[in-house]
Amino acid sequence: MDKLTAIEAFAALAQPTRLDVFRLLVKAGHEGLSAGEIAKTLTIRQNTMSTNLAILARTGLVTNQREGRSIRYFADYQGISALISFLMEDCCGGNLEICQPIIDEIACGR
Amino acid sequence: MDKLTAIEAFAALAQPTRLDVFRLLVKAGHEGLSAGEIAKTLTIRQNTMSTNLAILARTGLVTNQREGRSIRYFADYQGISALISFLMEDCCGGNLEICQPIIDEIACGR
DNA sequence: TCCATATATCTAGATTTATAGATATATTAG
DNA sequence: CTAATATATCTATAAATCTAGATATATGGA
Repeated sequence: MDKLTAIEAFAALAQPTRLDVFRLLVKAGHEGLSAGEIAKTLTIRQNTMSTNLAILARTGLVTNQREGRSIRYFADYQGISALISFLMEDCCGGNLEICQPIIDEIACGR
Repeated sequence: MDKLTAIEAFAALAQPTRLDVFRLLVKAGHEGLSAGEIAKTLTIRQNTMSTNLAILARTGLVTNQREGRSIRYFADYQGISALISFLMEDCCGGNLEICQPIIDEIACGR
């Protein structure tokens, strides 16, 4: 991951609607949600949502796939993984105990 | 973590200087770095860096501590952990295999 | 082909953010 | 107290971003 990509991804997440969308898609998992379902769920106008979905997709945080008239969106787990990995690069450097709490946090309580 | 805090944290990271600072502090670990050392390392003017450090501190991504005339800054591992945790909330929900790759990524190759 | 549905793009005004010059505050030394 | 060092705050201009109205494109059905 390069720095510019990371900045665009963080900027994408730094906006209420897009943050909601991403978290919604994380919860939706492999099923994903159509653009229309997302807009309806979050009560955002169609064109505004479309713009925001495009921004998320451009950064690699979500993917999409056409299904007939609809377009289904999915959280891109690989994308978010690469972003977090970039951010925390060399966190451990011999000190695993520093980032262990972070790992635990993400490990869904397990 | 509430949504507004998360948005401010992502916005803080969505800027070249601040992203550099945070990654630098992650690498610096518990030793941290003084504001001056950070500005010098990244070749950013003093007042601009001060503004950006304040933004990072306000969001809970970094902490600081005065040491004589200097102020030493540290990455706040608990803060970033809470942010990532908020972002990935309910990712697992019965499907650990979805977020396992993310956990692995952050686990510093171990 | 014609229409309805689903999503995307173009556009402009309003708001937010970034940078750096000037200056202020805090700490230490003499 | 005065000077030097380290960092923070105030400020204004420039640049980027957000939203939503209008409109365009894509797909499926009759």
